[in-house]
Amino acid sequence: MRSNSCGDLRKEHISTAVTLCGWIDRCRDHGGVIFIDLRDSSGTIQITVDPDQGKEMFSIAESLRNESVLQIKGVVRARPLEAVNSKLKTGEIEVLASELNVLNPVRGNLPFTVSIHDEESIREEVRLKYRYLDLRRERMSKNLRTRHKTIRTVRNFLEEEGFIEIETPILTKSTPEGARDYLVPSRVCEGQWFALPQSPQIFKQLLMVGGIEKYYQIARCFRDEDLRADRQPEFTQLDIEMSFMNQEQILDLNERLIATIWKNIKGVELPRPFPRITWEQAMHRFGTDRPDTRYGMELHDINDIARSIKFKVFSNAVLSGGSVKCINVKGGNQSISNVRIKPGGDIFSEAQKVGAGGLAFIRVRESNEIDTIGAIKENLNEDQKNELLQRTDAEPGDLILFGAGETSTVNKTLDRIRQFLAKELGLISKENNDKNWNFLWVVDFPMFEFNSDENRLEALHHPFCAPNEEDLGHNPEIWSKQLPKSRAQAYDLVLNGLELGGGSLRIHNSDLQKAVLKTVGISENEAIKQFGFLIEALDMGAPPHGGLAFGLDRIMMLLMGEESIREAIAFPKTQQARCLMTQAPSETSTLQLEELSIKMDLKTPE
RNA sequence: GGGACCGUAGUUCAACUGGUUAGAGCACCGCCCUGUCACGGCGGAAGUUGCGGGUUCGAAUCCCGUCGGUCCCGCCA
Repeated sequence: MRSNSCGDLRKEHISTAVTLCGWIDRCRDHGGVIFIDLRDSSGTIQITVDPDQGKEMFSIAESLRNESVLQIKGVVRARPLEAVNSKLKTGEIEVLASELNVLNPVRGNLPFTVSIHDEESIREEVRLKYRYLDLRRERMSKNLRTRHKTIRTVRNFLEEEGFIEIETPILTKSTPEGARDYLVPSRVCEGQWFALPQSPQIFKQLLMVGGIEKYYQIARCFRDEDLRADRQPEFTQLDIEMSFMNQEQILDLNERLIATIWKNIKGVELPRPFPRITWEQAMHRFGTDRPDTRYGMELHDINDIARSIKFKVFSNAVLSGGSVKCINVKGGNQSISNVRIKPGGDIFSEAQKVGAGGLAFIRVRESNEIDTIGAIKENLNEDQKNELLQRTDAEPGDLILFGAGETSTVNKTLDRIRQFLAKELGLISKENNDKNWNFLWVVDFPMFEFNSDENRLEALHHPFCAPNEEDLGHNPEIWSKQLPKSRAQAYDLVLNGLELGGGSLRIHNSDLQKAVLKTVGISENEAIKQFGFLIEALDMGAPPHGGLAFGLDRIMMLLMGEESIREAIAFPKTQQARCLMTQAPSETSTLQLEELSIKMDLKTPE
């Protein structure tokens, strides 16, 4: 059908006869001569149609429309010197057409133009409905190619390291804890349901028991939770698991993998080893377990000062078991007005979104005079003031913002304000260099966190993470006592404040596994019922093992410089988990439901 | 479940404080044009202002509901 690809033609092809196929990117009809920009996946080339080469062909050319599919035969020739287009890779040449074949004409209106020159931002709703057209645009086509190249890099790297790729079931069993499952009814086993995997966690552990030693998978995962710009109901994990390796070795391997990806895709040499921070330090210094360490503005705990201060918002926060923390916005006196911090202001609104009642502030003036509301100024003695300024490293011109209240709210608030202001004040450089790709391992997560709604402990990662051996001790008798305050051998990889992935060493001792499940409220009976198969497997020679899973779509989004995960996925879903192209999900026939023994009981609107 | 923003021609936008026949670019159709490359020129067609209701002499504009999209909170080990 074709002899060459459009974008591959160069000067050395001059005088060769070629047959090309592609889409019409644009036409320029000059009456006596017509130029067609023909585009295929390799690029674009100019086709020149001259009436001297055939009247019939010329009249076809006169009726062409953008995006029609065209086959052309012709000869490559040099463009006249003055007509060379340096913007095109093929700009020194053109193809003089001798035959045009419309393989498929466009009929009706196109919802939007594909040509890269139309940089208009089309409404995403329209892009998603006609995704196949959107994919023809340079941006998406480039993104999909980047994705492919990244995955190929991953496969090559892991292949070299001796890993093998294994698929695990999509129709599987619901896992405990975690997100809401997508369910699939079984026709054969009436009344029973499969769950789509939230991750291949248990299967990959069983592969280790199966003696695979080094496994990976580009695995589709499903979670029926509400969506965000970086969250889709089905998403892809790069899932890795290995046996007989300690945490140090696992982190090293993954660092090399990430460094290889960034080298291949972004051409950046990442400095290794990646810095590490403990979970405790991350929470203390940044108020989050995924800190963005590209800029300062770290959190300072001032509970000791706040406790004795006569400003009730502060002292009450401490006395009721909460915290008072602050960040120092360098030069904030000038860049941030009071209006923005007070109700109605943008900074206030940011704080409000995560539950803060407001933000107290102190402006540091000349000779360390402070400018703030009376309630603080009058109740802060000289020593307290000096201690505060010293601790926050404050100088004249700085603005100190405070959060007071429940510790988790304070942390969330200041973390969010910190990120918001960093963006606002231009503290983040977008340049593609090793300093701006700020990787960070967060290690030593706690095993559990308390869920106050359900009044019980929950696994912070998942209930298969191995506890820190020192914290646990070697006496199984006291495991259940030690576990709640143990750290886990778990780690997250964070990039610029986004969690890219995480993992852990796993439990390979069945007693310990049962003890951990019991800690999160799953009795031994229940444990046997739900994962007897795993617990049994642990007693049949399960090797020490561990691994990690990366959110591949999120990594892609960052590599592509996109703001939404949807740009990294060929056919993404909307925030209501709907596919605008296929109109899924949709109603089904009663026959299908009958076969599945399902009756619907729809909530009627009140 | 909650908060915020958005929906006008195929598409991107405009239409003042509620006031004549809802305008413009691109795309589309017709005519002209032999070196353009986001070609150019002249003309034309194109609208249930997402949908339903209300207020009003009068609604794209104000109010209520609803559908859809985006961002966020909750949620997402």
